[in-house]
Amino acid sequence: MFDAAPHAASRMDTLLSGPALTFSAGDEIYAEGDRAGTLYQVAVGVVRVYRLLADGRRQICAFHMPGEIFGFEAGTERHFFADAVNTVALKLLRPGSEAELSQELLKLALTSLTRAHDHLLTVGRNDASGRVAAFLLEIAERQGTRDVDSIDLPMSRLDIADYLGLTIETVSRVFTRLREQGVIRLASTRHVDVLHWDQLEDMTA
Amino acid sequence: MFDAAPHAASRMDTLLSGPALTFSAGDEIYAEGDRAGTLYQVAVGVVRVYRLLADGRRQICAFHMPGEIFGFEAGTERHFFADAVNTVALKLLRPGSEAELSQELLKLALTSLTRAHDHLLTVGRNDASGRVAAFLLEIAERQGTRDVDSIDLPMSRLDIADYLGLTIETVSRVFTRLREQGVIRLASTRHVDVLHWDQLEDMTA
DNA sequence: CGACTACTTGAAAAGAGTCAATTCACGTGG
DNA sequence: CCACGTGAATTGACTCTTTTCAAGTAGTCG
Repeated sequence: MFDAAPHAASRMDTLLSGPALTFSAGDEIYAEGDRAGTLYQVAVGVVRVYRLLADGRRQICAFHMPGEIFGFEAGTERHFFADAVNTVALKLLRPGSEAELSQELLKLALTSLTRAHDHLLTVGRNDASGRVAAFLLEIAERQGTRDVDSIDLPMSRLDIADYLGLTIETVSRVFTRLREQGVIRLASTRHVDVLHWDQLEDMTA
Repeated sequence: MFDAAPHAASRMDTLLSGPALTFSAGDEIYAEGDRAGTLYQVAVGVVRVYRLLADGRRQICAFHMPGEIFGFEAGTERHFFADAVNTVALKLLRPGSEAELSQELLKLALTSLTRAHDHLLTVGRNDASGRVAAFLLEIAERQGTRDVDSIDLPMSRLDIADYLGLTIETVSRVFTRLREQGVIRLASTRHVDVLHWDQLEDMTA
């Protein structure tokens, strides 16, 4: 159950794992300004990490799925908000002796860095269709359900929009268009069947 | 000369610094697929790190200025290209004993991660004007020239466009508009005088 | 069944991209 | 020192995409 998805974070066997915490959908895990330091590993559910802008807009930096570790900060203070997309269980990871673990942590931080760069590419060099396509491929890969051709989306259209730098309406329209083109089927709003993976790939940068 | 800009990377006094390498504008520093592992510190000039897409488009992930360290990779292989924007001198940093340094490296990696997230915010939640404004503020801050009100841009309009996820024409038009609005003055194409920092800030997310 | 929220759809407006034509800046050679 | 050529940058006209604003529909939970 804890096994990481294909390119998810490594296992962190050297970290002492603390107690498990549970959250309901929408619960705050941490907020901007909080004292940083703690790392979390997702046991169940999905976490979103985001920034809030003065005018209320939101940029979701990452979704974290089971097995993945999040909570890195450059300084002593949080610069992001994190909350539960759905019902979430987390394991607390508290670094024991700094030195011996930093090597493990470095690997994890670099994984996060790679993700961030991939995300930047998605947002910077794709039109709306390309971004949604990239998003579906990313989620599918991380759910390890590429073989099953069915993806479930734990997050709302608004979450997807805020992740991709689009509006909710545009995301909705792209889903509709993909359905009309026969690329996907929408079993329900939160459940996508992919009929043509290759066409999704062709849409991404 | 080596002193880092305000929020630039830390000094890395514990890393062994190797010989200095020099590059002319446009020279490749490393390419996608190269063996990773080496880190570099910029002594002179500016480096761009980017990805190339199948159709030839380019997403610049970062510009690195004097004092900054770059070259982190999650795996053993490079996923990016790096080349010299102008005349560049680099110091090679070769980690000696893995364990004792990873703590230093972790800090640097987290700095890169923060930068990547800032960049994502810029690209994901700003219109063209906002992106260019954010870009100018970022460069000014990293050049430490905020007090002088003058910025020089070592990179071309195309570089800026590829960094911000825009076209060269749009970048050019934004510069023109900022000039017409009296926010900046263009001493030359590569030299910007900022007349109203506050107005630049108001344009960013 | 009703109320609330999430999602979808439509029409109009704004923004950015594309294509094409100048203009500008700079280095080279006459 | 000037003329020319080259690549970079700007500008213009037009198209296409996305956003915005406004309804409308579908689910869901009481």
